[in-house]
Amino acid sequence: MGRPRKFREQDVLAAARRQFNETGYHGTSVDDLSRATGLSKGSLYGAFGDKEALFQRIFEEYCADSDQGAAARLEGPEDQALDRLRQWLTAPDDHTGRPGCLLAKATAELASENDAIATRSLAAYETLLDSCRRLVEQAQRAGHLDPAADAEVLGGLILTTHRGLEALAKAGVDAKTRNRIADAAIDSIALPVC
Amino acid sequence: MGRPRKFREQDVLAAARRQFNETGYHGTSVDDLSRATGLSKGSLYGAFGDKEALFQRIFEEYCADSDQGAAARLEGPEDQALDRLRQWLTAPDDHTGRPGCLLAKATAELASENDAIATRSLAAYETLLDSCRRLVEQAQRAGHLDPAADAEVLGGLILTTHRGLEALAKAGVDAKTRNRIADAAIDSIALPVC
DNA sequence: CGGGTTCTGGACCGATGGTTCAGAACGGGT
DNA sequence: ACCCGTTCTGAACCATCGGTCCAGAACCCG
Repeated sequence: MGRPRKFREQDVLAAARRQFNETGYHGTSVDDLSRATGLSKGSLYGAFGDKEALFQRIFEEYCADSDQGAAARLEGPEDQALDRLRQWLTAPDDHTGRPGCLLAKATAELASENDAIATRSLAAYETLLDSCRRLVEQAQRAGHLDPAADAEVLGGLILTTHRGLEALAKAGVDAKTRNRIADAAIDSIALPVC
Repeated sequence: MGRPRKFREQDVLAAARRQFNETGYHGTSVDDLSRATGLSKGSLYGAFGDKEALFQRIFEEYCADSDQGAAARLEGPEDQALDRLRQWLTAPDDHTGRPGCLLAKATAELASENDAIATRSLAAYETLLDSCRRLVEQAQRAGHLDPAADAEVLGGLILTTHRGLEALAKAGVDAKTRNRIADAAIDSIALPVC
């Protein structure tokens, strides 16, 4: 009954996510979203509510992807744990759930004015940090890490390194340089220097 | 001759910098700036041109502060080089030239839409990275660092750690936790584990 | 084929954005 | 004392913002 939708919600959300990720929340007008998604403003409002609700939904899915992505890396052979994490953190940015882009951007831009975003963002980071910590523990058990090292701190290092790389990417630093930094940084954790 | 200014340019720039740093570029209206600086909108335009010109000027000074701040840490006893860097990177945020806040924020928010900002931001990061590298070299000479370590990568680690901490601060992570992470991260660089 | 439902795109609204400008305020020079 | 140049101020301006609404086309089901 009734006229069926001409668009897939998933596609629209993906397009809107891309737009938000590129131009930020304040930098993206509803007209931009309309252009990016191919939907008229009326349809957007009918399907998702207002701009903030749309962003909240996208952000929530983004965080969920981050949570799940980190958890997924915990499964599998323990001695390859850090390799999996490394691959995830340095993968090309295809906007399919890798943490850092929208998460970092939204946090910086909106945390001071939107409590819901700030809370969710902090939770996502804690989950990510926790996964990093457990991955490092796995690596320790597999003998790939100095047992004396503080796992949480190392997890934080991976996380913050990744976030810095994200920012460097935005600043125009080329992928080769970023990968070299990432490789060396993570290797220095997985394989103690001395 | 002519009516004298009722404000000091320096004070206005500092207030505007604080405002931009807090609410971002798009998130800050000219009314906000007027309120924060105490100047009427007309005076702001008369003194600094439009909003973008004002931001560009503030950003340029911010980057210059960053450049100079990093360079300043290169002077002094070599065996305290990393201590000086650490103190600078972890100092409380008083908006007096410490890099990371406006630099990171502006890069994330504007790099994709403003070439001038992107270019200047990248240059500031390169300078900062270079200073970090030279600081690490100093520490190496003073015997405080594993000679086999890659200086640039370690500098990048410090930088990216700092930027991550900045983001964590915005996300609401308390200062004690951040300092603990920073201390351990930088100690792990300055003092090889084994 | 017709009735009920949903989608669609454009018109519309009040609010707010950045920007401009005419005139008042003021100090120094003559 | 008077003018001149500069600065300050606040109102006015117009484009655009986010948000709402509606008339009609599109579609499914009976």
